[in-house]
Parts: sequence; C-alpha cells; structure tokens
Amino acid sequence: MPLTNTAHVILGMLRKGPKSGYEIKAKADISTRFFWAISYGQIYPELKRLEEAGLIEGESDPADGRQRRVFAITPAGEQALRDWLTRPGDLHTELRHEGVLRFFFADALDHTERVALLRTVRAKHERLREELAAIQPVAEAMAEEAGGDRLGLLTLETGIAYQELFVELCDRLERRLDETESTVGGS
Amino acid sequence: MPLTNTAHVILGMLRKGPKSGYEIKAKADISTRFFWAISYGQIYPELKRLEEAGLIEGESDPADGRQRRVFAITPAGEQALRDWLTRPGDLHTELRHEGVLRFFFADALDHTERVALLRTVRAKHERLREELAAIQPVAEAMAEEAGGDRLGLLTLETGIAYQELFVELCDRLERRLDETESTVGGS
DNA sequence: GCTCACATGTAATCCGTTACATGATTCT
DNA sequence: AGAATCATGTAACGGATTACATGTGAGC
Repeated sequence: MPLTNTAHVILGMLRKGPKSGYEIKAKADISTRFFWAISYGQIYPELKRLEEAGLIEGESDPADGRQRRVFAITPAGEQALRDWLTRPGDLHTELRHEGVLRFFFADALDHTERVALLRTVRAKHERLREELAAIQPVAEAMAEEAGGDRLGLLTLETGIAYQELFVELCDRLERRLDETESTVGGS
Repeated sequence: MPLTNTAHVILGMLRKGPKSGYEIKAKADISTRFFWAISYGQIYPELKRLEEAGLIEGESDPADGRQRRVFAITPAGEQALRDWLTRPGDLHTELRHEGVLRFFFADALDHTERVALLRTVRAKHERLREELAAIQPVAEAMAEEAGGDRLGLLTLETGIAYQELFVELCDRLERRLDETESTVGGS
C-alpha cells in the first residue's frame, strides 16, 4: 500500500543524513511542523514499517551509553521519495482554523466580544510569527551544513508570510467591524 | 464531555434557523468547509448526540413525501454555542499542506521539476480562489436573509485573501528559484 | 538530589473520511 | 428512461494525538 505523507516526511528527513527517531522529531519540530506536524506515536511505528519495506536501514548507535538507533535512507527509499515528489494528482491541503470558525458564527456575540475574539486570534499568529522568526538563524545554519540547500529557508519565509497574513487579516476584520458598528450600530 | 468543534459547527448552523442534516452539510460546503470541513459521517451521529444532550430538538418534517428531520437549536444549545464562542484558551489551528511539504524536500529534484511543483500548487490555489469568488453572490443573498449578518461575507473575503496569498507565494518562490538558478546553477 | 534533555516505544482513544446501503422526487 | 438532487444513516478504516511506561546522562 502507498506511503503516508508522514512516512515521506521521515524519508525526506533521512535523505538529508542518518538520524534517530528522536532527531527526526526535533528537526521536524523546527521545520515541517508548521505545515505537516508529526508525533512520536507515528514516528517509531513508521520507522519499523519503512525498515521492513527496505526503504530505510536502522543501525544501533548508542551515544554515551544511551540506547539509540540511527536510520539511513536506502536507494529504494530515495527512489520512493523522488516518486512522491514528482507524483501527479491532487495535493492534500487542509486547514482547520477555530479562530476563523468562531468568527463566522460571531453573530451570536456582541461587538466587544467579537473584537476580543479577533485580538486573541491575532495574538496567536503574532506569537507563531515570532516563533518562526526565531528559527531563522537555526535554519540558516542548517542550510550551510546541508550543502547549500536554501529551500528550507524559503519554506520558512513562506511560513512567516503565512502568519503575517493572518495578523493583517485580523486587523482588517477589526477595522471592517468598527465601520459597520459606527454606521448601523451593533447587536 | 465537551463538544467537538464539529458539533459547534452544527450548533452554529442551526442557530441561523432550523435545518435538516442534509441542509447543514449543504450550507457548510459553501462556507465553513474551507477552514473546518465536515462530512455526513459526522453530522448524523452528532445530531443524535446533540439531541440526547438537549442542545437541539428534532422534528419530523417530510417535504414532498420525502423523509426528512429538521432540527432546531434549544436555549441550552444557544448557551453552549455562546460558551464556546467566548471560551478562553487555545484555539485549534492546523495546517496540512502537501505542496509546501514537497517544496521543503524539493532539494531532491532538479530545477525544472521544482518549478513544475510550484505551478501545480499555484494552480490549485488559483482554482480554490475562483471557487470562493463564485460563492460570493450566494453569500450576499444569505446575508440578506440572515437579517444583515455580514460576518459570512467577511469570512469569505478572508478565505479569498488566503488563497491569493498562496498564489502570490508560489510566484515569489518561483522568482527566487530562478534567481539562484541563474547565478549559481542548479543541481 | 533534582531537573532537563536524550531516547524509545505502546495502547487507548479520538476524530474524521470513505464507501456503502437505501429510497423518493424532480428534471431532462 | 435515466440522471441528478434530496435525504438519512452505518460500518470500516485510517491517520494522528495523548498519555503512559521506562531508562540514561548531564548540568545545576
């Protein structure tokens, strides 16, 4: 059966060099997390499956006496990754945004509550924007060691622009709310 | 136990007037779908649960001899909706975007393939933008009958801006790709 | 001695989609 | 006659999160 996108994240991470499950999670947490989150509950079982399928190879590599398994991608794994990257057909795109959802139904609230909601949403995206901005130097360093792969940087910039859009949209919505409020009066 | 966001979608839809499960789905498909999708597999069981919890009340209302159950929100349901809308704490925000994910790992591709990927992603968002734009007149009509609730319109505009951002980001990324390609040469 | 980071894994559970089953009515 | 729309529901499955369980080593 076909691999999940999460499996491809693991494959993609290992293509940049051998890693333990723990390291995969750590790298994902500062990069892919913002548009494709993964958790330990998926990583370890998936590593097992990928190894059985011959797409990766695990090797025991205890560091400082600590138990540790490091996985490396195989040629078959590289091929599977490439196949996925170039595969035609629909790309899964899913957004679940409780803030926008609440706003959609905010007719049940009064003006003050609506504004408070927008401010909360705005604050969240502002915080995420800062979180991403803080990663930038790390990503810069990672790009160096990855032999000049700048795509991580570009993706990060995309993530920052994404958060900025929501901040701006919240501001815009609040202004629009004030306009109607002042002309017709709110509920 | 607390209600899911999907349950709140149903509650929110019913607050705008009694509806059948089928109608709820139809309304959601042209509004909340883009930031909180729901399916029949959730709607019907959830309607049952909400009724048992006393938050909505179903009434058999066959139209043209067709079997049909219409649900109305109860005062308890309205209260539950309000509680949710004003509840403090983290708002679930989740993005799963296979296009950006692939781009992040596109180091494994050559320049031409990378550009093709961006074009595919761009086309998808372009199509979504048009889909949303086509809904605008419908939403306008819905705002009238909803007694001047303009929030649906504002949310729709937000959705359009969201799609436009991705279209623009794809263009931006393609330009950035061309820059590095022409100066240092690609893989 | 304690806490944090490193490290691996599983089980329960939740949420959601997809596919299926069924049937009436309306439009072409 | 056939397709599309209206209409309700369930079962199987899949993907992911959370919580739990366990243990080492490093730094304070």
